Amino acid sequence: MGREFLFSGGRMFKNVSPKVDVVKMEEAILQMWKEKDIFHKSVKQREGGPSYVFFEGPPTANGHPGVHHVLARSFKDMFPRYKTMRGYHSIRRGGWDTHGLPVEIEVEKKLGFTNKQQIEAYGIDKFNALCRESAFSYIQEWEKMTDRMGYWADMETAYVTYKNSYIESIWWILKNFWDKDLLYQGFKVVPYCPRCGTPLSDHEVALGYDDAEDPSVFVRMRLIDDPDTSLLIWTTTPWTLPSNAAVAAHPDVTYVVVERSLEDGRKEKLIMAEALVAKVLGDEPYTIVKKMPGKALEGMKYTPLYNFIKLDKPAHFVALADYVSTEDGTGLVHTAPAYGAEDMMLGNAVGLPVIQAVGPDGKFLPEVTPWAGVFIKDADPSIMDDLKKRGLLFRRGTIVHTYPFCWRCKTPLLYFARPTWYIRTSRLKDRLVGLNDTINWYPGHIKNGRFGNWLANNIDWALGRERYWGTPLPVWQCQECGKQECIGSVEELSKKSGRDLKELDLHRPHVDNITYTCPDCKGTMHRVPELIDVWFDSGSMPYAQWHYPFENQKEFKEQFPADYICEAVDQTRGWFYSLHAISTLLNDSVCFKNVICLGLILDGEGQKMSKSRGNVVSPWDILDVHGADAFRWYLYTASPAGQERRFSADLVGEVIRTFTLTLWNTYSFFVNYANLDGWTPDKNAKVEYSPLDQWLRSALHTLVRDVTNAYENYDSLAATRPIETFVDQLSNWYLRRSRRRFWKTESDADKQAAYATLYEALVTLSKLLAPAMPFLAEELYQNLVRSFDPNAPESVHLADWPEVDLSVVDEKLNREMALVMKLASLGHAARNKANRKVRQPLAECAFSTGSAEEGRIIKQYADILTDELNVKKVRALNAAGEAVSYSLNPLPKQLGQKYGPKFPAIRQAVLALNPEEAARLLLEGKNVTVKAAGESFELLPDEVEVRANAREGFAVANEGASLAALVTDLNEDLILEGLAREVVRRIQDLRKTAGLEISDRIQVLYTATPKLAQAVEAYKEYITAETLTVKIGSGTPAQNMAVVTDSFDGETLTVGLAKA
RNA sequence: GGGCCUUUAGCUCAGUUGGUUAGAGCGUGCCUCUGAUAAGGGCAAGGUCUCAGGUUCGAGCCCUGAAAGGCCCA
Repeated sequence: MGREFLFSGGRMFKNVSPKVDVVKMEEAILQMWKEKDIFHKSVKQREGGPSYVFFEGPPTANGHPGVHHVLARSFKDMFPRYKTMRGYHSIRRGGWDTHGLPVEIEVEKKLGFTNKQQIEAYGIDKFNALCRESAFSYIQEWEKMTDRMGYWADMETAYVTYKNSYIESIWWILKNFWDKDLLYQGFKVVPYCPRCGTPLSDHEVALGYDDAEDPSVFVRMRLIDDPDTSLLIWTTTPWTLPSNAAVAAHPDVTYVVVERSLEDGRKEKLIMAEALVAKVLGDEPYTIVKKMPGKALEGMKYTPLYNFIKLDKPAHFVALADYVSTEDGTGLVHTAPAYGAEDMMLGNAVGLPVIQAVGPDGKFLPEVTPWAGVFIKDADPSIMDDLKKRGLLFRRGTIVHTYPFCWRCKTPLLYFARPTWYIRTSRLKDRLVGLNDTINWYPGHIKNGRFGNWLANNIDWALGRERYWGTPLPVWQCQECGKQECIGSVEELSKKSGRDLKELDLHRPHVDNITYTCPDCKGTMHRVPELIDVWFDSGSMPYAQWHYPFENQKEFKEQFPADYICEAVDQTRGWFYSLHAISTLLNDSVCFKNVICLGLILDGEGQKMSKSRGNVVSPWDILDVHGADAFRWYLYTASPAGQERRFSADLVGEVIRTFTLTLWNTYSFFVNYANLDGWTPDKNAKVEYSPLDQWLRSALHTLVRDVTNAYENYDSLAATRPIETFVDQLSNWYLRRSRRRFWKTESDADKQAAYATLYEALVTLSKLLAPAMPFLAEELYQNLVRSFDPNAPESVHLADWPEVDLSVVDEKLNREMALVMKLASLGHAARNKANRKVRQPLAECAFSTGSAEEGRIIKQYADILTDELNVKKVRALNAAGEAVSYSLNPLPKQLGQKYGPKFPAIRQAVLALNPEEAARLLLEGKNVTVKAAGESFELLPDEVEVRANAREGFAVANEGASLAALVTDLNEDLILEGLAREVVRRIQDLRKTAGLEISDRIQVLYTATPKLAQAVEAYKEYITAETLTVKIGSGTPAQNMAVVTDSFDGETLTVGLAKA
């Protein structure tokens, strides 16, 4: 062997070190993309192609980006990149969410404000100016992260929700709803944050549930007609008791009057649900004096606990309600219509007064003299004390339950009756559900599960927000007659007001200053005070990002609806809903056709990562160490997209070790040898592929087929994991088995085929990897393709997706090679058991595979197996043989499906056969017949597996039906050859440690024990060829030589070498 | 309280239309290969597939119920 290195005078690949600094490599690629403007080229190049529409769910840049943002952006990125390579035109406009309470809160914090009055005193104008700045306070970090991770979105044209054009489009949408009577003002009990001074939307409330310890009090409501008898009610909000208007009972529940003793010995009677008596009274003695259905309680009057507020309607009696439960409490429910949604419903039904004892600031009104100005929660103990003093408190305690808190400021929410604005989504509930049926959800269960259920139970969208920094609700109302008008454009407002408002900032307080004369009564029209829910902002982006319909009508039509959107599952009721609701109400259309709903990233403890918990991992901890590709790859391959995942930085590092480096080293190997050989890609070369090449190409095109299908199905796992498997096989089987083909001297057809095959695999891989690992893909492509073909697209991201060549996909070949790999693995296992290192040649290895085909396969792949296992010969285990006995394994899959309940009997019958005889028939491809349960069954060879068991004298390893049996006897020749290989190994090692180039020629001097010397002599040609030795001699190594002494197999070798 | 999801080795996760001996990677211990490799190969230890019923010739997988965890909604 040995080789001549041919150096072509022509072009070469850039040499590649087997070591790679991925971070440095990625940064160089980023630079290249920027210089050549590759992203924009990739979009522009596909103009005229079918469009692939992606919508960006806008983040707010007023906080640091976290790993969960990298997760979302990784998945947002991969499909548009793929589609672009498939020829689609995919502009991806970025976007920024800029309005809303989170921004206001940050500014308030900065200013040290704690309530709305301070903001108004400071000036809404100045406050909003600070909000505008704050919304982008981390914009640079966001842009840096976006850029660094390789998320391609058009940030220069990114939409910004605070721009006038954006707001005007929202106004137009709202006017459209207004005209359809879908926008209305109503009164409703809403979750309300007394600190922020605003109602919260349902999705906001959802963000703030937490365990809370609250009072748990049982209170007596004395009956007017019988003061010794009390209705016993239960509440966790004593502060609502001054607003009590009624007690609710379930009409069909059985109630009882219970007599019990008081501490002072007097008796009292309490009314409560029968089912709860034991729970409430526990062990204490009591007598049930009367039973009645809830209906019988209706209208009973009781003495109000408090009389602070004047009543405009009759109150303080028992009313009937179906929602009353006997789960907890007493079965009699304290009802305060102002502070509970159900209470309000009941109040409307039976005409109760809405008793408001508390102001919007969460403090008691002046009328409530004992607690005037006290925050409600702070008043709880004092209220309980007061009730106790008056003998009305039956029991007090505490309860831990989940209660909603303001998601930003952690203040406990009140349920509070307030006027507010709604979108009448419930009217189109059926359309919301129907259109959702046509959306592809990934994972699928969201569609009819979380999202579908939410739509099916749709309630009107509470739109109004009594805040400052947001899109103003464009409704003007006459101060005199109450007439309301909705304004749908700046032009319309200009006309009404008689002023040119083109330059008007559409935020508060400026829009608030625009008034005009009421068309009906000549009073003055003022804008109502509310802003709108920020979710409406982001849900309007399909229209507002284009300033539709005022501009860009064509662009809008081309870019609606989206083919693809992606956010985490917490957006189900957020952005996913707001997009869907708006487009349903506005256009009767879906807004997105495919949606990936990502699982949340959890921390190591399985807790959600959130800023408030302080367990957010900074993306820079990963990006700076392992780079973007590994980060992305980990996110794609770790678990299905929709599944929540525990995040660990270590696992990202593993990607580098097991995937990136494996591929990189294969690439580096290829480049270095191709350069030494002067091999260059030649599309027109006729290639004679070896069976190993054919297998690799079959596996490669199988991979192209599968990965393509996966991308078409939005299956990120299936688009990436098979690439890992392929790269592993490429490196650890194809390349390992082909090394000699690259190393050998002759530049024959076989070597050409090896280069062509490996080259095809690497180039194809670079394209398959491009959407997922955009940097590494680019690096490979630039060197492998661009170095030689100046006409090729200048980036892999401008290239076309690889076309699968089904003609080279050979499933049979794939299966056969899988078997060969398994046999090789078993051969290694057998060697291991026999303690025969691979360097020691052995005479023979025999295999059994349990099928009739085995002989052919072993023969066909004999060269691979002999070489891999370092044996002189391989063969199939002989059925008649000295070496084996057989057992039979009736295959349940085949036989069970075919014979159903008869299978156990057949199985028994097969096991009762003479195994040697049956095995012989089956291995010859013949049927065997068994009798079971009085019937005769003809069993086919592939219905019964034949398992070989080796007898004495072999080193054996087996798995399932496959078996490798190794002849371990050594003769003198084998021993000498083994020793020679040890010598080669020592010299190669020494070459490496001495820092020689692969192609350097050397001279060698050695001393060895006699047997070793004999081996060196016998295998001199082999040794010198392997090690590129031009001169070898026996003797003590010279001064200038690198030297090593080593002992093995009872022999000792000292060898020295120097460059020849 | 309701909805959705999850539960498989110490950790992170696979597990095809149900098929009888449940896998991978990481980690641990031992052995081994190598002029591409930060790697590779082999062996070993490590499992009541959360639990209880049911359907079936056969259940990690299907059905019912329960438990724990997560998310969403009340």
